[in-house]
Amino acid sequence: MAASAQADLAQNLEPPADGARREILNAAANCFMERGYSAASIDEVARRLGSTKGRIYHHYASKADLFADVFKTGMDMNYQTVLPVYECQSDPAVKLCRMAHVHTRQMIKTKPFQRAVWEGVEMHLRGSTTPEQRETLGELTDYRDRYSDLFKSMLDLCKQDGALAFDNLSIANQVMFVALNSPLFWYSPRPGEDQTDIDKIVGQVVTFALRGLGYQGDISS
Amino acid sequence: MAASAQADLAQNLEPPADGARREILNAAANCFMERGYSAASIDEVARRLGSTKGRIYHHYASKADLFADVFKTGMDMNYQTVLPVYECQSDPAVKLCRMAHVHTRQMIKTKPFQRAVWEGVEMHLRGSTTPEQRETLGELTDYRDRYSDLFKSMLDLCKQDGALAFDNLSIANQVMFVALNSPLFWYSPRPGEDQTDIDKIVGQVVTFALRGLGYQGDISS
DNA sequence: TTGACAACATACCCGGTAGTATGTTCATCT
DNA sequence: AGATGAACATACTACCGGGTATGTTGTCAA
Repeated sequence: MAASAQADLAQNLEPPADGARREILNAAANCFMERGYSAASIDEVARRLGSTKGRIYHHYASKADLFADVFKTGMDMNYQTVLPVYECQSDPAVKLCRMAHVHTRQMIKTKPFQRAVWEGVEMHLRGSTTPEQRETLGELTDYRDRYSDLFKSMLDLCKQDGALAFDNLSIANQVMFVALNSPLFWYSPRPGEDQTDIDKIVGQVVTFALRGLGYQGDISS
Repeated sequence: MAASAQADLAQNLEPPADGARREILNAAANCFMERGYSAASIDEVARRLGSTKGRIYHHYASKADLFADVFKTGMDMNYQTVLPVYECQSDPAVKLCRMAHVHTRQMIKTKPFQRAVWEGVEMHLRGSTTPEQRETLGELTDYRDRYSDLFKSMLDLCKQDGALAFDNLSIANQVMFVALNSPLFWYSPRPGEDQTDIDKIVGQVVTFALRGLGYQGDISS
């Protein structure tokens, strides 16, 4: 039920990005990743598309709106990947393990969007925006906080049944997320890299995170 | 010897910040933390000091130079804290544990400067600056990379004697650092907080990181 | 055929910010 | 006392980038 509520919020804004917007979104996500929100310019996004500002401002009211759509798109992809795992019933530790795997793989595969999510959360924490943008960012960070709660609730369950051992739940969740998200900061695709290589990286990251939480069992996909 | 080489590089630029610069540095570090490099303005730093641009541009040639000094100051503080632990001879695992503790505590205590270090590394990775700034940033990231190597070499030793268990050394080091640095992103000082509270947080973070690396022993200060 | 509208491109405005050029004050040295 | 320069403040310029106003082109419905 928590899950369906989140799924609702995921859809109740603009229509899902059609073909035209999707192309803009990709370009914007890459620009935001490469320069950061404030350093990235709309003209640069346009150049990447081989077009001009006009195209972007025809679809988005402002730079902040464009960024918000990148953010939301990134989170939508996360929910779509993790929710199925979250909803299937099995041992909490196994579920957490799988969630961590698909989440981390998602960080690598959709890195530009996830970087925007990261920066968006930071922007909201700093709180340096106009009131209206602040509200939009607030909704989006709520959206991301509830995503985080999916993991947090699993951590709690696992701690209760003794599969995990940590002190403070919130801190554990925070540190775990930073660890799982860490490829955002040091991973960049190698030339001849295939799915197997990525899965090995994901495996190491997830192993680190789950061990960090006090997990003793073995860590499979 | 690696250590002394690093200490050298730490001193061979401008004279260490005197009183006047130190005040500017603190203000700048806080501004960069709250807004990020490109969104922070020199005028804002000046307002925080209760003065004007003139003061800042009298001591620094450019915004990039000011940022570089914040970066370097942050790293200097790190070396000063961690090097003594690194140089004392004791069991690698114990040494790593202590290094992790003092490092993480440093992240919390000098957060504004460490955020600048973090953003500086990211700016260098993105590579979006002028050639000369790029060189300056390059030296600084080298400085920070050698700091990272202090830990990396310890990880390697610990793995050899079986105290730690992980697959890829570089990845392990990266994920460990992100975990240890994670307070930069979720910690903010509580009103009535004292040293003991901070140490508890540090303890949890370090425990997570060392367990993540496969450490089985107990983790003391 | 034509009117209307979507999907852009072009040209422009304007606020903010990095950087500069020029005062002004005060201390120190001779 | 007068000169000199450090340590700022003030006033200004130049430019970049977000946003807008207006043109242009193709498509589709009536």
